[in-house]
This record gives sequence, C-alpha cells and structure tokens, in this order.
Amino acid sequence: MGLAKTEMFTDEQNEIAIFAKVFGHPARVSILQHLFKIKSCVCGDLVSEIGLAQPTISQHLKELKYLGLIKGNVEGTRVCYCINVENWTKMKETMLQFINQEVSKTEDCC
Amino acid sequence: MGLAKTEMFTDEQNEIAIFAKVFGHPARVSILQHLFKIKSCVCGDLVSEIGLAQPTISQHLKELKYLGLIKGNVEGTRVCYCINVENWTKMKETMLQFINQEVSKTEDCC
DNA sequence: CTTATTCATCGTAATATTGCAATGAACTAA
DNA sequence: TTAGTTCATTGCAATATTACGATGAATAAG
Repeated sequence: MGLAKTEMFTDEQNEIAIFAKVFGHPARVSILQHLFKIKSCVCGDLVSEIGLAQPTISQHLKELKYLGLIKGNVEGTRVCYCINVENWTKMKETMLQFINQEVSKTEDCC
Repeated sequence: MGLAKTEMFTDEQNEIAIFAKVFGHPARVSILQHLFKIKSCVCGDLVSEIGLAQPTISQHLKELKYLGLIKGNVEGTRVCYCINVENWTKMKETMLQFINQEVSKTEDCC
C-alpha cells in the first residue's frame, strides 16, 4: 500500500503526523535551520549550502511551502524564502502538546 | 532513489529527521498517545483500539521499539508495551531545540 | 534581440513505506 | 498431548519518497 489509512485517526493525530513527516528528512531540517539562522532571507544559496541538486532542493522547498511553514518571494530571477512565523507558531503548539505528554504515573509493567 | 543522502548532514539533523519520521504516521502517533494516557500498561489491545490489522500494529510497535521510545515486556502470551521515559526525554530535548528555534529578527523579505 | 542566471516542473529510476494474509513461535488451558 | 491465544515474522502488492537530468519560464545583462 504505502498509503496511510488516515480515516481511522483523529484530525489531531493526522496533523501531527503530517508535520512530523515534513521534518522526517535531514535536508528539510537543514533548510529550516538555515532560514532560522541566516541574517537576511536566504534564496537559492540553499543549493550550495546543502549539497543536493537544485531540483531536489526546490522539491523540498515546495513541500515546506505547501504546509505553510515557509514563504517564498520572487525577486527578479531569484526567489527569497523565509519562515512563515505565524504558521510555525501554530505547528509548534500542536507538536509541543504531543512531545510534552506526561506519563500517567501508575504501575509500570516494563 | 527514495534514499536520503544522510552523509551530507550533521548528526543532529539526521537525528531530528529520524525521530520526526517515526512520528510521521498517525498510527504511531496514536499508539504513543495511548501508551501515555492509559492507566495500566497496554498490551495488544492496541489492535482493537486502533483499527489496523495485528501485523500492521506489530510492525509499527517494532519501529517505535527500535528507536527506543517504547519498551516491551513479555507476559505469558501477551506483550506489555510502555513508554521508555528516559529515551523519550532525550528525544524531547533534541526535538524541542529544533521546534523552539527563534527567528533572528532582521529584514524580512517575504 | 541574444545570452546568462535562477528557479520550477517533468519524467524517470531506485528505494522506502504501508498494509495484510499466511504462517510460525511461545505460552496457556484442558 | 491437543487446541486455543497472542504476538512476531515473512512475503508480497500497492503506493510514496528521494534524487537528479533535462527542460521550460521568467527575468536581467549585454
């Protein structure tokens, strides 16, 4: 199949999985870290920063953009990407709630 | 390919991606939420709780166990799973550092 | 207009993931 | 022993992901 049966899970569970999935590749992690750290908005320098081919980077950027985590701005022949802070904050809340779960302290059988 | 070029990324970036990937499926998110919430340690009830076939759940559990996020304990014919709190905490620190990144406030071109 | 630059898209190959039926292994109950 | 229960593993089909060469679209430079 290779296809997740999303209909049997809650919206929240699917949302967490979708966000997590996009972080599930080191190139996208790297792109996001760059966009956070770099002084001005980085454009296609991502291709030289990271070692992957230009179409590959472009594809990863597309996925990040599709989820709304980054914004792109055309500037002549270049495209300037940066974090979509508002959406990142929303994602953050969802993910933090999942990651920060506390174990209900009862009998531990393991 | 379908194969990430991990050698061109830092250990940290790869680690984040590996953890994120395991959260990238709603079934695994659901399993973890169950293990966090349930009063006593859950065993194979996960199969009836979630709607997937037993081999499918078993496979997801295997991945979670491989990353050390859960522990399994054999009890007769049943197996009791629960969160590996120590490893979960470690994962948490890594992921939080990534998710909590602050945008360096400079010119925003987007 | 011509050429170069930058980036997106298309097409494709290699590999990974998901899901389940069938089966096996380990234990329990009778 | 025999039969039932529970879970892991195997094998396979369907689909998704990753990576990149080739190409196209848009703009800039000459």
